Amino acid sequence: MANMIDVARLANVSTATVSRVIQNPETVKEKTRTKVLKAIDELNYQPNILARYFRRTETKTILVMVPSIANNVFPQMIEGIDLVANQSGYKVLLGNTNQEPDKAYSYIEELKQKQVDGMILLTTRLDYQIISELGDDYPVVLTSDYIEGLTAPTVAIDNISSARVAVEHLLQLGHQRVGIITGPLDIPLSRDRLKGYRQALLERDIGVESVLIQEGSHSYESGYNQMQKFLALDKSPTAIFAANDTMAMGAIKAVKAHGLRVPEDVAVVGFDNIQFSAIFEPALTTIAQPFIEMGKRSMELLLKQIKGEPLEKKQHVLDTKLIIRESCGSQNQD
Amino acid sequence: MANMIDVARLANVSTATVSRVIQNPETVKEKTRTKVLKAIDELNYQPNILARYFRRTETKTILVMVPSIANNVFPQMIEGIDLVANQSGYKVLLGNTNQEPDKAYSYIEELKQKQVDGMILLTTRLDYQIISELGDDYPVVLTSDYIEGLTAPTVAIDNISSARVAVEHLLQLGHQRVGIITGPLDIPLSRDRLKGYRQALLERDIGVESVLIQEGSHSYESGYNQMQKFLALDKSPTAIFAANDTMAMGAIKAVKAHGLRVPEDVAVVGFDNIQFSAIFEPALTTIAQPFIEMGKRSMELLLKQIKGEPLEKKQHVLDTKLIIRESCGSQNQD
DNA sequence: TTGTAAGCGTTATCAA
DNA sequence: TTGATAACGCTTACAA
Repeated sequence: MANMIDVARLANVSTATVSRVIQNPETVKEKTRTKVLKAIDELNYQPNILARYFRRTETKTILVMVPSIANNVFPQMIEGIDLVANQSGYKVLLGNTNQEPDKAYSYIEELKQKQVDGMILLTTRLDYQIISELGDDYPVVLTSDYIEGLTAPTVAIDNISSARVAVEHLLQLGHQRVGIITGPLDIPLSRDRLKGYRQALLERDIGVESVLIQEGSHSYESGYNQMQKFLALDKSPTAIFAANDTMAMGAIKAVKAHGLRVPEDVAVVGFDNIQFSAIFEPALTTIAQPFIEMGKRSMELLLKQIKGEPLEKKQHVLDTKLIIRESCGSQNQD
Repeated sequence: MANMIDVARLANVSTATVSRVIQNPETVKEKTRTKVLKAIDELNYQPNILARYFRRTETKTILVMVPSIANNVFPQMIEGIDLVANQSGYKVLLGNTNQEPDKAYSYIEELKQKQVDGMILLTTRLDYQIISELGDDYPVVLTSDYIEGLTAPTVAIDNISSARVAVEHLLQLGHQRVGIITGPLDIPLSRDRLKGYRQALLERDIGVESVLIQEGSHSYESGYNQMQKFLALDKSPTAIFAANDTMAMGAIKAVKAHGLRVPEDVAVVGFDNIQFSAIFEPALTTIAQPFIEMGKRSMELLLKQIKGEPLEKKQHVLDTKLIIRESCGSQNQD
């Protein structure tokens, strides 16, 4: 494989000029430029990217840290990230943690060692202190968790108000006894959705009963199991807010298994609007997250950091939308 | 950041020795080794990976080319790939093509320029000639498409016999009029599944009627639409083989929309066993693909190529399994 | 067992 | 506008 020296020799110029033709063609005289380009063409020369990366200490690569790739929501965000990354000449490295903190730390090392130019964290159980410090020294964006007081840039939805909207929808339909199946309460996102639930009830002077709050794990099975607990209650809830669609589906299955109907006997509202929620029967009424947009925005923010541009805004909150389908019934809301 | 020279100076050795301590600790005397390690520790030294990659012309990175990341099956394969890659110290770069051939070619360039050590193609519409030639010069694995006569290593399932098993299942249940909704027929995988369908019918001396063959696009909507065509037939089929689960769900939806029941009026068997197929109602009877295993095997094959080890076998065919659930009814098969 | 020193191919500074 | 040349930090013959 020909290198820059070969090209320089053939074109009768210095390597500096060849380099210029490649990087800043406008800084070299037309005549020499064509001469060099001809030599490049003739030798079928391609710059050694590894040498360039080494010399420039940049890799044009960013890392996306994700708890699990085989999950409905992350691939969509990654799609958005990938879109913007590609447009800007960046490559996307996959950082699957499988929930193992050690893995997360090893990816952080890659960032510190400049193996990647920046990092996007799609949700995390890392210590916020660590993320904040990391964000002080390196380009980092935290997506999907909004964390009070975090100095690193974040892209998220307003989980509290989105959850409130979901529960208000149930209340508006006349439900008085509304249960919630939360996500794992050690992540802030789950606590926020629970907060929104509380707010919606309190706004209507409905007491919050602890028997109506069950913690799930975001899995289908946990939705099923927690719903069974609700159904075993003397006064079981007539409506359920499940903190994600997968649990909502599990809950609905449990309702059906109990010989009841959704939405007639129990209304269920979900969260996420995963692709399957429209196919499921009854089609899920749910809160739609703009996954692709979140991915795009995150990458845009990261790029600004990499380029050293100032961020006018650090915390980005994107809009969610209540999608009314079948699982809560309806009364022609607009 | 301290570099190797700093360490060498502090430990009073040459950089060569420092390098040895890092690469082949056993080749340096215990006493010097500890001396060097102490200096490394003291300076908090970390090797410059970029310099190493450049020097060694390897990146410890492989690229996974995928038509779309936001799809049910690819993330699972990627998970398998990632698993093995990580164990071996390799990183996984995402190569989303979005079906654009130009993108595919740009990823191929990355491979040729040694920006990655190898590449796994998860399905492809590239010319087989190109893949074969690529495979001659670089570490490449083609996953999920089995292509007759291809010289590059492949990991796939036997689409023909798997499809045959699916259709045989329907025939065994007594169906005589079986329709198929195929995938896009410009990809070999779809043609193979159609072949399997044909074989199953012919084996039982059932004629293949062209009205019973409809081409879908692997999407839910196409499943729905093609099923509607079947239902409009004078003699509509009593059983359907859908070439993937998503289309099977669309088909079932169409059957229901037509006022008929699944499996009582129309039986439907799918293909893939995506996560959602167990949740869907009726739960899908389908052919399970070992996605994670395919990913793992692909990465193992790629690693062998990268290390220059000979491949005892080039074409790997993994087992599929008929999963009997509800969408075809059943009679207690074992 | 360790040291010397020559690369690897590019970029960037400085001078012409 | 171009050229000479010194880095960048590591690996690896080869020599000692």
